[in-house]
Amino acid sequence: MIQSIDRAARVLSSLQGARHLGITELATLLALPPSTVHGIVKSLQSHGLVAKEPNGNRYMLGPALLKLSNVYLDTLDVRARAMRWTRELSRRTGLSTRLGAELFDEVIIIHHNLRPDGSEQMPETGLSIPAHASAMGKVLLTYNPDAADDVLTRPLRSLTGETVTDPARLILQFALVAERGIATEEDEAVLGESSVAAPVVDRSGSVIAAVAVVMPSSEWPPDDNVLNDLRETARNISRELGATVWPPPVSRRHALDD
Amino acid sequence: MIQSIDRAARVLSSLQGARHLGITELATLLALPPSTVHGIVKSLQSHGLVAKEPNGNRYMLGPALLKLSNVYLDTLDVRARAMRWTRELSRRTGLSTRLGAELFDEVIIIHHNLRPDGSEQMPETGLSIPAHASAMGKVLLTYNPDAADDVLTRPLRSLTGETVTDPARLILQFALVAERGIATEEDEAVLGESSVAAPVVDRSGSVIAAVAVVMPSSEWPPDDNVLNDLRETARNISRELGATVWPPPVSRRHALDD
DNA sequence: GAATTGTATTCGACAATGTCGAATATGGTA
DNA sequence: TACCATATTCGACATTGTCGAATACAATTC
Repeated sequence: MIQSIDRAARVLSSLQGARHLGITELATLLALPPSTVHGIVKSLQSHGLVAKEPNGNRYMLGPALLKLSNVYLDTLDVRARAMRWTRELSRRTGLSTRLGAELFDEVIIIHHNLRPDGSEQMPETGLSIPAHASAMGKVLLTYNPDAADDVLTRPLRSLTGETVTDPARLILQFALVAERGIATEEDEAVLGESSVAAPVVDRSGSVIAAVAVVMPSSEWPPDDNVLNDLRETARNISRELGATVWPPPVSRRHALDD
Repeated sequence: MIQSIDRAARVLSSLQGARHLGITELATLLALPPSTVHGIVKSLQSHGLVAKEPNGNRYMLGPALLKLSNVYLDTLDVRARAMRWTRELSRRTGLSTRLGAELFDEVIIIHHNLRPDGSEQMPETGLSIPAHASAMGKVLLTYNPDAADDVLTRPLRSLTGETVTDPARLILQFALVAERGIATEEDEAVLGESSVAAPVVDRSGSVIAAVAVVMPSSEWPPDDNVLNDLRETARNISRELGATVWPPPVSRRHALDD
């Protein structure tokens, strides 16, 4: 791990708060001398990864990130393949759908289809949700025991009263997911919102993403048509990626076995 | 400039091509030894800024970029303020509108309103366009002579037969922009698409963004209502940001004066 | 299935490079 | 105007990143 790159990445992370930060603030946050931070920030700035506030001397994330992120999305194979299927899924179920990928202990939404009823809705692409509080996250963790270990060793943050924060309970849920190929979440990330998710598998048989259907908790539980449509969608995307089996087998040992 | 951070940023840039790259390819591209590149890439990977292809050993941009970029957009003051005005501008003119910021020799679209006619359109947020081929770019360069110098010293790439690639002609256009507070572009970036742009000014009087109206070239030139609506929009956003004068005066000397 | 090639990856010595503290500049506030 | 807080510059030092060689790995060919 290269020290200065690691520090640079930490600077970017620190800049994710709503508030913009000055050199001194960053320095105390990272426990580094201001001159060191200054050098890092200027290097990032010269590539547009960080920008100085128009007036004032605070720093914020830079526009180059938007460009890179756009390329990221455009060249993501899963996403390109999944889009037409999730659109169809949204249409059939009348619900909003998401495609998500793992980002450490979170799931990041890499594609979002609005509910087709034309109501006012926020685009959710780019949002990230703690893995343990999301149906997609539960899917991804179930099929990636390494990631699961990582998440379960740290304390689990509660987002709503319903968030499952007990590792043991989560592990039980993983077992269910492995069995049914489907994960659920009821009000665990956002009150009034629940979701069901299924794994997306690639040629090599690894789970590389998850598809989800999101519904108002008032309509919970989803009826069997929705579950079947979701399953079909996940299977279709996976097939298009070259997967041969669906749902996939769970790779091996789980956190409990240690 | 910190060497390793500079190199890391270059790695990210190189990964912007549609094709994913292996360590060796990156190494030859950057003229560095493979082991060096490997260290950099692994450091970036450990922060999710770069990701290994699911199977295979090529690298691509990572999901952390999407998260950072999302924060970038959400915390951009201009964007938040401009959105409601550009939506209104789209509605009044029946055209698609853009908000753009400078990114070195390009303009990056930080907000996009679709044409309200409900036709099939691509969201453009995140796209970047060479500054010299875009109306927004001409606005930004006109009011940032430093950036203009930078762009004009390098050869200008032609995107369509109509792209202005002669620095002298561009400088003439900048003078016109400075006079009228409005820049135009006819088929210069995309054939069949033309646009008009105006500057967005902040409290300190600097031009920090540009608003544009995009129309099919068949409807060119825009009538006076469109121009007035655009000007009003730019003025309103600027006012909301604390600007006192609009259009702003051009700061000082221009490339020609050297 | 064995061999070969083109990869990625690990390792350790060297010195180039980033780091840090002190000195200086800047800008805002009393 | 003087003061304070913050950003920024500078240079000596030793930590740290760099590089080439050695190794491991994987795919492809015969």
